[in-house]
Amino acid sequence: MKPMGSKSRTTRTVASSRTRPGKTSRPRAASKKSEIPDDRRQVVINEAARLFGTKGYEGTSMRDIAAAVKILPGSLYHHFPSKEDLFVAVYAFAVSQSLDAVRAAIANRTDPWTRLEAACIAHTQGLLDNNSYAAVLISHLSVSHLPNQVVSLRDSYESVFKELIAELPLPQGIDRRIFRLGLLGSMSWTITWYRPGGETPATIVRKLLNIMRRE
Amino acid sequence: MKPMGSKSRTTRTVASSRTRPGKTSRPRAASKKSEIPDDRRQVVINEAARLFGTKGYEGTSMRDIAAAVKILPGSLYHHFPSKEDLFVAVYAFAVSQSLDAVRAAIANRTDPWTRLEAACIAHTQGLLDNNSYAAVLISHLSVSHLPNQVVSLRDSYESVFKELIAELPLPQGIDRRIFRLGLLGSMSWTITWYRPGGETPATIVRKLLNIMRRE
DNA sequence: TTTCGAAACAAACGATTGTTTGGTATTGAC
DNA sequence: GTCAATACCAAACAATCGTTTGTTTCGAAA
Repeated sequence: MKPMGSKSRTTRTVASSRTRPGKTSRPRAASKKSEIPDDRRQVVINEAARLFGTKGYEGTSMRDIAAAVKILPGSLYHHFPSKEDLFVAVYAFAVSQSLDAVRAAIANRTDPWTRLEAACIAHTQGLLDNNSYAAVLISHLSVSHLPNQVVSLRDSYESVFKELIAELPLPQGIDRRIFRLGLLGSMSWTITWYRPGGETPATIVRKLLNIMRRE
Repeated sequence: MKPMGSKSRTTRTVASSRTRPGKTSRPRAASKKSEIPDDRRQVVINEAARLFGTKGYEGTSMRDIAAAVKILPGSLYHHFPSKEDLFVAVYAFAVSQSLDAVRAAIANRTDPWTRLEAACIAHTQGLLDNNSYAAVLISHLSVSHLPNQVVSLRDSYESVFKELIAELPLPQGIDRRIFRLGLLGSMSWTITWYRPGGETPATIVRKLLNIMRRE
């Protein structure tokens, strides 16, 4: 119903923990794995990312998220002033994580096609990995009702691919913008047909790039 | 919330106008344009298609659809037993319309690449045309919670592209399945970045195919 | 030991969701 | 003129939505 792009911004009552001074208050030992799911706020973002990515924004209720974090629905508003703000936080986190993964993948590589392939594999693996943050990056099909904040975050992420494609030795007559958008679309769309048993994300990406590659 | 794939199917009370004997009852002159928006049921499908395609399934309420058709919400249940059934009807209509458009586009053409280009242009024009049925075809990103009926409809539509791509003289080492899925993904994704002022759908598709074309 | 603030619970708010029920015009067929 | 069917209105249903309010818990700083 509510398109989320609406510039509502009513008083925003409690404002909540917008200032994060460092590591004060309840330290919360890192849970099971090696990573740092410190901080309850980050736990909320992780679970919300999984749910938004799986069921979409409208299809995910605040109660779903609260249940996943094992707190009551109202308690979410201690961390985020609204569902839309929570989504923006989730999206920003997903962008930063994906950026890190892509940048790590292309480091130490020099060949333009190799760099692009590494970046695409990292990108697609993030998209197709379940319990991953990255699926929210493509959870909205219609940009029109998206917060501006999210649109610029997406643009900053895609600019990495813009640079990688600019380095490619492509023949004349190839539109690099369409090349980028087509490639990103192909990868995003894998989420609709990918099945864990079959081809790996890396194999899929290599075959896709093999189709678009020119020498 | 409700993933729509749930096999609920409770008694389905009134069953409603499932039998359509032909053209009995209230003839309803074709409204303004030349086409045939005869039949109130079809008007509901048209408006629902536009709304589902624009705001998604979860983002569109039965009240939205009813308001667009200018009837009360409850009256929709005279035509369709549930929101999900309405969506299936909309999807089926979109598939049949798109199939017609694509088949008409490739008729009279023999060159494999020309046939594929014509089909892709027709497909993408349907997707990007506002007030069009076709956007619902890609309104769901997660196949997992989709009615089986819809999945098989989609498969039947995509099989046309399967045949067109099978005719292409592609070099060895090109995976035709990935070729198809990548191409369809590129085209579907245009809906996220297409802007009416810029390049036409036909231009976009030609540039896309120029990238993937081999001789 | 007291104080304080972050984090949560408990319970509800009004609005909106898909849907149901029962009544009412209008129509073409008999 | 009667009849049945179609298409709709009017009004409500329980469930769920995002959100608010007031209170409680509890660790850390003072």
